[in-house]
Amino acid sequence: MFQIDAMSRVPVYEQIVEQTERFLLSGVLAPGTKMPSVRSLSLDLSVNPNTIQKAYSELERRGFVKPVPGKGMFISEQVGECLGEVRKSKLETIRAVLVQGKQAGLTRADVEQCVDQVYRKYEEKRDEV
Amino acid sequence: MFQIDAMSRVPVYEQIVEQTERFLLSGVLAPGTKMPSVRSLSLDLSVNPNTIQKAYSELERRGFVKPVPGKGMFISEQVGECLGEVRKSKLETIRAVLVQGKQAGLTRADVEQCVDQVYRKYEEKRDEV
Amino acid sequence: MFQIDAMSRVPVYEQIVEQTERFLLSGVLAPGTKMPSVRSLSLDLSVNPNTIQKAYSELERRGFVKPVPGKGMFISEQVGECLGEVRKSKLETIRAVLVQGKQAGLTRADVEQCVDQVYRKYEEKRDEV
Amino acid sequence: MFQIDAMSRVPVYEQIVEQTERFLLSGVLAPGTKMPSVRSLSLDLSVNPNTIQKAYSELERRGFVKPVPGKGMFISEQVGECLGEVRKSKLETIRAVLVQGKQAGLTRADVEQCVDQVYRKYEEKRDEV
DNA sequence: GTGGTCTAGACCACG
DNA sequence: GTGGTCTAGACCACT
Repeated sequence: MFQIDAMSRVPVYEQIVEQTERFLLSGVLAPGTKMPSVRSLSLDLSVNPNTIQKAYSELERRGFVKPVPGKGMFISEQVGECLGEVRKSKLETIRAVLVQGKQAGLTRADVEQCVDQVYRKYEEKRDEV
Repeated sequence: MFQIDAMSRVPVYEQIVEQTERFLLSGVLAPGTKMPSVRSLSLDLSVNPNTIQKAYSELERRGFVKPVPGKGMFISEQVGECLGEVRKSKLETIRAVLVQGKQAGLTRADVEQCVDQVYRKYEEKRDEV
Repeated sequence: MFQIDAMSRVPVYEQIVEQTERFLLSGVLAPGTKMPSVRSLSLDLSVNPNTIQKAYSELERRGFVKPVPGKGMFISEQVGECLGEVRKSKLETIRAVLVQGKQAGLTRADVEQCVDQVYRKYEEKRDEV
Repeated sequence: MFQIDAMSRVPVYEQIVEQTERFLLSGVLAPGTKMPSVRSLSLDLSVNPNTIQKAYSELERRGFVKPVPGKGMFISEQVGECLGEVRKSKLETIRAVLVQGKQAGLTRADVEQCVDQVYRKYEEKRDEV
């Protein structure tokens, strides 16, 4: 389920958080779903249990998952409310990067072309994701 | 000239590199200009000389500045050639965050509106800067 | 493993970089191999950790090694691609010193004899190494 | 007469020494010739007098020039003896670089080809120098 | 004065 | 344990 790139500079725990977030946004993980236990995921990914624990703590902090004592971690029922926040922050990131690009001398046309490339027709889009 | 945010998670030396890059892109720093000496900038920013040195080394590595023995650091005459690369990488960054945003469920309209905000008419832009 | 000459004019960190490069070229260090940790090498060579760090940063910049967060420095899997470049630059260096030698009045015979000495038969070569 | 590259990493005083050496080797500067005074050369090259002085001291140390009190610096009459040494050291440098190249995996053929390029026919050689 | 290298020792995030 | 960043202060070569 998760794909860890040990050579990447982004921390392993953050890779797990990001991928979980992506699964939530795309609906692959629905509220109420049980997350794998720390131990099992640790074995699956060949990653230190501490690292998994850290990822789960971060997910809990963001309101994505809720621990059920004695049962495990579950996708929070209120996860939908958080996803709006996530999208808003993504938009903020985009805005920041655009401002940087503009300061670097990128024209509106450059950016529009880039947007075009990303939001192209559905048929071509499907295999990209 | 430089603005250092000591609380930021991005390293001080990288902040200096980025800001220098921005000055170059906006034309504030022209080829042949002398950079502040390691020691003087160190005092100005209340930052250790080693940290400044690291920033300058990175700038030299990227081809933005050249040391003149016993004289100081100077903006490279060939800096123009590097800036194209910088712009290209900025565009790549934009593309990457756009893809992320799209995966997060942002619509093309959302993004277009964001682009509009950044590249809006001059009259409205003025008070932003 | 490494031999540092503290009296040499070539910086310690550069000696480490060069020797590592030599180990890579000769196949002593294969992709995936773990480099000694900054601290341990620092103790081994009686050199400040910062100096080792600088050497490792340079090696990373050249694409020879990759840091794995929390694990250590590892020889890059793509190191083979870089070695071709290294050989090319070595050849350039040779060309440069040959030109200098020629300008200094060295004859082709002088140089050929020198090449002979370096690339002599295996039996004679053995005791040189 | 001298060509100084301020942007070069090799020290200015060393550039002067090297070029003088080259002039001696090629016979442009003959024994007994008077070198320009420190002051005049300093003005000519827009270089600090201390730097010229350092170059001259180095040239004197190597036995290339002799100061004549009240007259100036003159190319030493015994310069011929030194030039043999210079050629010998050049050959040593070549040998060292060849060894490095061999360790880097360069074949004899690679090197021979390089030698060929440098020592090609006279007609083609002329415009290279 | 300049940049470049180095030591000594600290703190941080990551696993 | 790992690498990465930073401070404090030193020495060097070059101009």
